Amino acid sequence: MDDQNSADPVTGGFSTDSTWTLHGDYGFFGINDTRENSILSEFGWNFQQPQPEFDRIDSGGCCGVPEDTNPTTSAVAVQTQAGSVENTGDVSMSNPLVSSSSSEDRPDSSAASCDVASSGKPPSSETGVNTAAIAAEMAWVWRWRAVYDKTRKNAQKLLDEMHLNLLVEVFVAIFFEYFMTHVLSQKLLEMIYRGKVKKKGTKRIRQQRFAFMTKSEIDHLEDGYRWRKYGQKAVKNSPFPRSYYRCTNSKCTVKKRVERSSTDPTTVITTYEGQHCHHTVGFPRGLISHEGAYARQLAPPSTLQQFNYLRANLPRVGDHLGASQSQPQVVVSETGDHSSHRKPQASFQDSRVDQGLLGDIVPPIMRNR
DNA sequence: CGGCTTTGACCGGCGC
DNA sequence: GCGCCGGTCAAAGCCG
Repeated sequence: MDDQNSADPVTGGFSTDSTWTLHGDYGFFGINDTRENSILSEFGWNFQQPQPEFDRIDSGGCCGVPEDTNPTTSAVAVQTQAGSVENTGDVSMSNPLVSSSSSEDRPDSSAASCDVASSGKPPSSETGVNTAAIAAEMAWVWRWRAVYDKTRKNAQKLLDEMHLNLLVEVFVAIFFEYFMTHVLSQKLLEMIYRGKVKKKGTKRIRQQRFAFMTKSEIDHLEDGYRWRKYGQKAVKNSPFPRSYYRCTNSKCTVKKRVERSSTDPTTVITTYEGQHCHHTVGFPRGLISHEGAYARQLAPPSTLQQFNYLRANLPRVGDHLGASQSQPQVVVSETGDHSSHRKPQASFQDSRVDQGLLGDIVPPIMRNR
C-alpha cells in the first residue's frame, strides 16, 4: 500500500496526513449523523456537509495521471464496447476509459481531471456529457480509492482482523453501490460508443460491465438486489455452467452472470451489466418507499447496519488488540445468511503489494488490461 | 396461483 | 456458407 501511495498521485498526496477532508457528492454514504462522523473521524476520515464547490482532495497529482497506475478504474469498471468484447470469461474485458489496450476510446483523463478541478462541479453522471465528465467520474472513483487506502491503513493500527474485515466490507459495499449507480450514465456510454457501433444491423449496445470474483461456496451471492434467473449455459472449457440473471425490477435492465471459475472452483465470478435505475434496499441511500417490500424480503445487511455493527463492536481507539501487522488480502465472501450479523469470511494471504479495495475484490488477472 | 427455476430451442455475431 | 459460441426466449415444471 505504501509503495502504491507513492505511485498514486491521489493517495500519495496524503501519505503523511493523519486526516483529510472529502468534499463533494457523498450523499450515498447515508452518513448524515454525527455519530457516524465520529466513528469515521477516528480513522482520520472527516466528512463535511456537501459543498457547492467541488474541491479536489489532492492538489498535486490530478493532472498528468499515469493511467497505468490507476488500477481501480481500470479494473472494476469493466466496460465493453458494443459487442466488440465478447467471450469475456471475463478476464479479457477492457475498459476504454483507462485501459491501455483501448487507447482510441480513452479520453484524456489527465486533462479531464484538470477540467474537473477547474469546473468547480462534482463529477456527476447527469451533468456534462463529454469525455471530461467521464474521466471526472473515474477520477472520483480514484479519490474513493484513496479514501479507502488511507482509512484502512489507519484502521489497521487500531483494529483486529475481524473488525478490519468489517470495515473493509463496508467499503466494498459502498464502492459496489457507487459503481452500480454512479459511474457512467447511459448518456455517457452512448456518447462513448457513438460511431463505434456497426451500421449494419441493430447490434445492441452492451452496457458497462463490472466483474469481480468472490471466494464462496454459494454461486448466486446476495447483493441487495433481487434477481430472476433466465438462462443457464454450459461454459466452454469449464465444468461449471454459467447462469444468467435479470433484475426483477421491471424498469431495470441490469443483468448479471454468475459462473464458477474453472481454474479455481472455490471462486465465483460475477459479472454485472448495466446500471440499476433503482436503489438496492440493502444500502442506506436505497431505503425508498417502493423498495420497502424488497427490504423486508431480502433484508441483507445494509451498509449502515454494517457501520452500526462495526461501531457497536469497535474497540476504543488506542486499544491494542494485537492486530496483525501483515496486510490482509481480503476476499469478501457472502454466507447467504442474513438472519444474523454477517461473519466475514475473509481469507488472509501475504500481500506484498497491497492493491487496496480493488485488490480485495478484483484479482490481478482482471486488472491487467 | 404467482413467482421462480429449468432447459431445450432459437438467434445473432464471428471466425474460418 | 457453415459451424461454433454466447446470449436470450419461452414453455414446462416446481414450490410455497
